[in-house]
Amino acid sequence: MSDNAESPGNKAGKYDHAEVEPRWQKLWEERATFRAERRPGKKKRYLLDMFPYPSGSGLHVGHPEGYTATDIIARYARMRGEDVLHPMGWDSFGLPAEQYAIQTGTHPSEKTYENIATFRRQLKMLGFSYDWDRELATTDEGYVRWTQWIFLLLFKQGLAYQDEIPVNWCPALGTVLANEEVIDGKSERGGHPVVRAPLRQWMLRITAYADRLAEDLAEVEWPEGTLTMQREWIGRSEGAEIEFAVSGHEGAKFSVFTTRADTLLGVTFVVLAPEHPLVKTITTDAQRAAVEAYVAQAASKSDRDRISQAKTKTGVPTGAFAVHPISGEKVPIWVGDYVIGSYGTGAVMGVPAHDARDFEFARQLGLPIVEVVSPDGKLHDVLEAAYVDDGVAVRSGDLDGLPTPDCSRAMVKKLEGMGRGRGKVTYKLRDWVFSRQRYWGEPIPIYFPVELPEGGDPQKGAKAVIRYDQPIAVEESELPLRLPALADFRPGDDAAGPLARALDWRFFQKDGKWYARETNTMPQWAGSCWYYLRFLDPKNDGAGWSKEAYDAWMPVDLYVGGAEHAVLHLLYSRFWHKVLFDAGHVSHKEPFKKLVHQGMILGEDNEKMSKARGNVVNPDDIVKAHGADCLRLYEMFMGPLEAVKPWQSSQIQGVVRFRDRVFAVCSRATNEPLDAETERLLHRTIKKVSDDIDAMSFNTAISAMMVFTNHLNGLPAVPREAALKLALLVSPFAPHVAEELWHLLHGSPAEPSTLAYEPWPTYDVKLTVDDVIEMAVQVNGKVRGHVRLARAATEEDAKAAALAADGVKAFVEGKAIKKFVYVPGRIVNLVVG
RNA sequence: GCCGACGUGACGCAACCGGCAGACGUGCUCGGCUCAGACCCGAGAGGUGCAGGUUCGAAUCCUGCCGUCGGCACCA
Repeated sequence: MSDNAESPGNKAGKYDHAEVEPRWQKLWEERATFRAERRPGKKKRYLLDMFPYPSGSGLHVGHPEGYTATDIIARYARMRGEDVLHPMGWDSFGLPAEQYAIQTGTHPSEKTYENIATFRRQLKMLGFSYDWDRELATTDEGYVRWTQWIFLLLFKQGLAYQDEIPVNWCPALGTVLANEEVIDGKSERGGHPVVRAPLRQWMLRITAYADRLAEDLAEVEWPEGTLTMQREWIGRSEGAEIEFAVSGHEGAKFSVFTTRADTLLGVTFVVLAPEHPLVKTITTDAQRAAVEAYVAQAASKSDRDRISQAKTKTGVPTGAFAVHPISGEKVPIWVGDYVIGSYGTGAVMGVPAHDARDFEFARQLGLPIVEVVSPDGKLHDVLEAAYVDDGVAVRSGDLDGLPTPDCSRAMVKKLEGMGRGRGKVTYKLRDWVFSRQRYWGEPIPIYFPVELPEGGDPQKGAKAVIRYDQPIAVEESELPLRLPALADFRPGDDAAGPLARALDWRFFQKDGKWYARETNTMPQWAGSCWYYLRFLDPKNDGAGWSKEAYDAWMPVDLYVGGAEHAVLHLLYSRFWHKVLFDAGHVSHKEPFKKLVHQGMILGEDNEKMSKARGNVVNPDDIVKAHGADCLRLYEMFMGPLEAVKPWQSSQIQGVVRFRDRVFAVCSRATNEPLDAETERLLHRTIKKVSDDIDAMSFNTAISAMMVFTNHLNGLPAVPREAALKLALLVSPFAPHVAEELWHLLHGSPAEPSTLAYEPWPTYDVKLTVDDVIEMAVQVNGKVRGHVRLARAATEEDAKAAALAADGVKAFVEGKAIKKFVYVPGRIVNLVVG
């Protein structure tokens, strides 16, 4: 607009982020500005970030994305007078520190606390408003104590038990992995091969909570995709268990699980999983060799092979026959590896006409196909493919004509009456393998009686028989059970773990009897299952958290973290919470009310950031070059929080200019009053920024602030009121420059005051809407002119104005107006012809 | 294969409930400032994956296809 003499160039001074940012951070820290406190009558907000694993490589730019989002909301909420709990901590048990310890011989805690120091420094450098007094690490003794306490609760409730089960044993890592940690037969961490081996393990009975874990998802505000993933992972399936007797084997019978009991009369064969216990006993001599070979081959196949060959169905007949529970006919019993031993009963009834897999199996092995569900009620003798949809029953005796759902119910009832079946619900979810054969984890606070057949001292290597069948809980008063000092952290190759080598820790005497401690440790998930509860009351020595602290802050109002935790962490955590709920330790069914996943930040090459690709951006470099405010602004300006988006260094320039412009514009504020236009834009901006923060649409909020800043920049004199409000609006996003401006605009008092608790600017709705609007006039849907109209203009006024508009006449003249569309405030459309 | 999300300028992305497509930012071009360059200031160019449909009007709704990303993967 105008170039006045005092425009940039000779302004007060350039903004120096390297000097300003640490100065304010120091002040916040010294004054404990962000200490979380509850005041009676105030609204509370618990804003939680998924806490990081403090890796050796330090923070990467993905971390501050979610952290900035919650920090903006935290700062905004404080300014709106709410009490905010916004804590940070460390998920610090884990393999990398242990592997580092194995290599160097140093204790894993050394490296762990070193890494934590780096992470803490980096997060503080970004100006997040955490209550650092609540900082915790899952490896702290004061934390481990309560993790163990929760384990004992699980144990006492019968939810923690030992079992000898085939587990995912990873020889390279020297530990077992949860199903969730195995991807395509390889370990999630490191990609090492995983084999199935039977081992004694601690299990958590998460399946006891399967229904509630699925049902209570209705109570939370989570992304739809995450809800779906959890439901599918739980995999609730309603159906029936149906008994088949084995012909010629007195008393031998087995059950199948099906969701389609209505198709029972369509059974032309049954298939047992290769590991089904009955396979051995019923196979005829003639088939024995073939079956044994098949079973052996199936056992050696990796999961990956089984999946990749999923389309080709294989199997061999056992030579035995099952008796159909309804018709009494004999149907052949096959062994096939498309049946999963661990799901349902490990056996299925083959209904090739109405199941795609059975159809495939029957076709490849030449078994008959009998239609029992018809789409139209007519009979079809040749099927091109399995008909899996609902229809009406045919060839099913007295059930003929019933629609599929009714037929299923009738069939189950019938079987129940005959004592040959019952309604049954199964889940894909399995109990959680909770033990790890590692050093750097929480010791499981359990011990066992020891028998010494040859006498002697087990601490000195005397032969000891450990009675694993008689687990004893460590007294709560003895918690935490600490890890022993160890010189060698290598995993044991016998699956007992490195703790088994600490003989003087493992074996101890009590009342003259010898006992042995459990040498397995907990998985990394344990600590992250309940950290949100410890943040409530992190220094409490008498309990994990107090009821007062719980009532003050729970539930978590917003939980932000990566989508990679959509199933594992969130399911485990919810499970523990429900156990605590049943025991009366928490009073909400669900811990996390609202959940948001930040999208991954890709490298400049549009690939996932990784050291191998060399496309990793280091936050330290960005902060050094442009300051924390700019890193925060840039990450929020990149696009929607949930979107996956590439890092583009060149784009940072935009927010650097914005920050400098905000500083420059506000620095030259005068006592000029607000002009009408600026005032309207200010109110509109306040509304937009407030609404966008509520909606977590941070990119558009920044955009609105840029528009306002650009407007002020064009004014010959910047009204002080506009500058003050702008500083407040900017402060959740770029707190350092905002504090500095607030300070300058108040005359740089010797004793600086923070704007962190200044009231958030309010707006007048009347000033955010224009009374007169420029509206487009369309003719046959194409824009031909514009008119200025009152917002509340009548249809007549609009029509008259539209017809008079420049550019419109030429398209309307001489033609009949067939239709007139007027949407007040939006559009005028003349349909002519 | 199944489920979900997405596809807008050279690039990142805006667009409420269908109503002037491209806000905001990067880059580019031109101009100003400057001895010059950088910074800064001002101006400008530039398009809805494809094919249909619904509608006065479609980036938005519907159908099909193509592509990208994420998840699941014989769960009976």
